[in-house]
Amino acid sequence: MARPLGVVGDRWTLLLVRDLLRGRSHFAELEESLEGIFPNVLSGRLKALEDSGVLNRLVTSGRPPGTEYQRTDKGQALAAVVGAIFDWGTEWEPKADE
Amino acid sequence: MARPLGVVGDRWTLLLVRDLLRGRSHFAELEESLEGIFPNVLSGRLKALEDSGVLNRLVTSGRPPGTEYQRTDKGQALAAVVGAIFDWGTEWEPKADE
DNA sequence: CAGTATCCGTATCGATACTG
DNA sequence: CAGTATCGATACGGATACTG
Repeated sequence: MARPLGVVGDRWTLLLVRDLLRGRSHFAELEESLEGIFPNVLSGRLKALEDSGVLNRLVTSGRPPGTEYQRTDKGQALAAVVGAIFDWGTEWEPKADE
Repeated sequence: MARPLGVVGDRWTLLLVRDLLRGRSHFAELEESLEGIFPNVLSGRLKALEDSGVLNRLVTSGRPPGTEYQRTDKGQALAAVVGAIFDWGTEWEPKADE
């Protein structure tokens, strides 16, 4: 309770948004990109972001078939903020870059 | 482990930095401002922020005596980022404003 | 490929009491 | 006023197994 910013602040979420920004759109891509995340956790994060309107999940029936996650306008705005956070991190937190 | 951005992301921390930004500098002020936080938790957050160089703690021997927390340059930079987060929140998260 | 189900361990928070 | 000490509760993440 009293979670200041809803979904933002959960572990992995910021990294996730940032990876989405970088063009990763498939479950497996994200899973690989976020080293150490487990599928159940990733699934939960994606769902939470979807529920809060940050991204859309769309199932493609193309070739190859699959699932894609794409940012909404809200997600786009968030990505900008996330960028600022990471910039701060890399500038001021020598160790905790990535 | 693998906590993306160190101290940023812990509960209360963002609100705390923002309140510091707004001029709150005393323990009791912050405790009152962050409704629902408990002194032990606040103490821990302040210590973590101090350790990571976001703020300085200085004990004043003036009249009245007391303790003050003031942001460092790093904290100043963080405050700007935090501002962006909250702006995003108020713009895109109707419910979860403050 | 893209997830869901389940269980467990612990980090973190909440709450109260107490102190220099 | 500005904290520290302590302890219990639980939410969350980690890990593994399994499925449409």
